[in-house]
Amino acid sequence: MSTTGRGLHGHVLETLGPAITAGEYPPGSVLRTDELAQQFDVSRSVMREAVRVLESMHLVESRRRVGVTVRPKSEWNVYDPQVIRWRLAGADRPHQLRSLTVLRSAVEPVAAGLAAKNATAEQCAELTECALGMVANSRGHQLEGYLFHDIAFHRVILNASGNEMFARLGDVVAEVLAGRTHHEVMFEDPDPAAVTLHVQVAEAVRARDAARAEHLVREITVGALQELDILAPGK
Amino acid sequence: MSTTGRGLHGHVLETLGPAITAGEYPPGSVLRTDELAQQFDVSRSVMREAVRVLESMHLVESRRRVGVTVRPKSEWNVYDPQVIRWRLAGADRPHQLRSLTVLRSAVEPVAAGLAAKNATAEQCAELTECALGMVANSRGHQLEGYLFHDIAFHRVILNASGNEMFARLGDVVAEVLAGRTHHEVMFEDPDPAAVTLHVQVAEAVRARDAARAEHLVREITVGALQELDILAPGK
DNA sequence: GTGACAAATAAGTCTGACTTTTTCTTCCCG
DNA sequence: CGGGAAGAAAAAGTCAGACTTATTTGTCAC
Repeated sequence: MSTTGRGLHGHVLETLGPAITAGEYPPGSVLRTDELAQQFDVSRSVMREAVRVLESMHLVESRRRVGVTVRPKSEWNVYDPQVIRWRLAGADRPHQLRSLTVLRSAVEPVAAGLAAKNATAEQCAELTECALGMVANSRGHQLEGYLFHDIAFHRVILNASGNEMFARLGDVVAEVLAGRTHHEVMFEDPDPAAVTLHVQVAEAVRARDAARAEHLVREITVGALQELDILAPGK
Repeated sequence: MSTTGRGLHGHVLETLGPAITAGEYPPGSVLRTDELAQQFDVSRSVMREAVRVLESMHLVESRRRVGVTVRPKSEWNVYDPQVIRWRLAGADRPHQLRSLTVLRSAVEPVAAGLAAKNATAEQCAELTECALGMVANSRGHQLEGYLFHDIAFHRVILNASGNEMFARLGDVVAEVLAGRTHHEVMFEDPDPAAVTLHVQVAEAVRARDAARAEHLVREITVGALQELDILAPGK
């Protein structure tokens, strides 16, 4: 699942990244490369590479005679999959989950509309297959099977949209859906209405009915947003 | 405007990044660190740092005994502002511009709806100010003045949405809008209908009318999409 | 107080030697 | 003739140390 772990510099990132995104170093904090290198027991070259990566994510800024200063959250590259993973793994998880769900609610309906126009026959078939898989696993606490097909379904929609930016959100959506099943409370079987909606989306895409596909997915994402409000009301 | 240029490794990135995103090295191409270091006349340490950054953008993958292999476009971190800049600066510009405009058409309406709910009094004022600035610069070929207020307007909307992911798209939107004025053909004064829409959006947000704000911005983005189809018709 | 000059500091750079992993080659045995 | 194991080769990965350079801070004279 994790992509970085390779190499010493990857190990450093796997520790420093989460620490920074978790807010352990408040914005403006100053770190020194040599000091960090000692703490992590690696050479300065390795630490420098790690710092360069953090810098490319806009998590920190390296300036001469000053050191490595932590940037405010508002400047982070919050679309970097690595940053998203780190934040989802830390204390910021609920907030990040909400942000991503809102993003989903904006992107997925439009993606579905485009998918209805651009999906290949093969993608239509995959979509139907996923929807059927969801139906088959929708009762009797087969949450894992349901999740698997749910993720695949949304991935196909995003890919079929034909927009590369949408397609790259597949992992994000997967993370959000998986989080809902694994971390959040999920005793019950999935909402039957949601299952029906997915089946109807597959139909709409197959029928090239863009407006209907968009509307249906909008209903799905509205449901996801409401779910969040139930779990963590307020604001 | 450019963020990277600092340091030797930044200079290398400024050359290698655009080259890769422009497709000069086809996916699967193998580069060797030492060779690159020689070509750019920098030490291996510097080149390694550059490669690490490219790796964190998923543009390349570094493997032992193999070298630095270029990854397929489908794996790039296409939301990385740096990658976006590089692609906008290269041959991929039209395609990238289209992707981003589609993304805008998904995100901005939803952001406007949220802004109507969450905008502070100050943000409402800024919004009105921007809209007025657009009106004032909408006639007589004052394209730069118009662009300035247009960018500010959309930035305020995205920030006022209260969603960090939306807020971080401010630079992207700015880039798209600026591109339309500077690179694409733009002899005429801006479409009066678009100007009116912006004013109405400011009103809707001030009136806390989320549905109306969302609808109005959707009209704006639809206009932007149509503009693209006029300039580069087909698919 | 202001401006210039000097010192301190931490990042930036380079080099060369060494290690480790992975792949290719070769060669022997079945 | 095929397959697998041992060895060689190649390139990234790691480390240590010396040196450079930009930036800040502090001081002193005016």
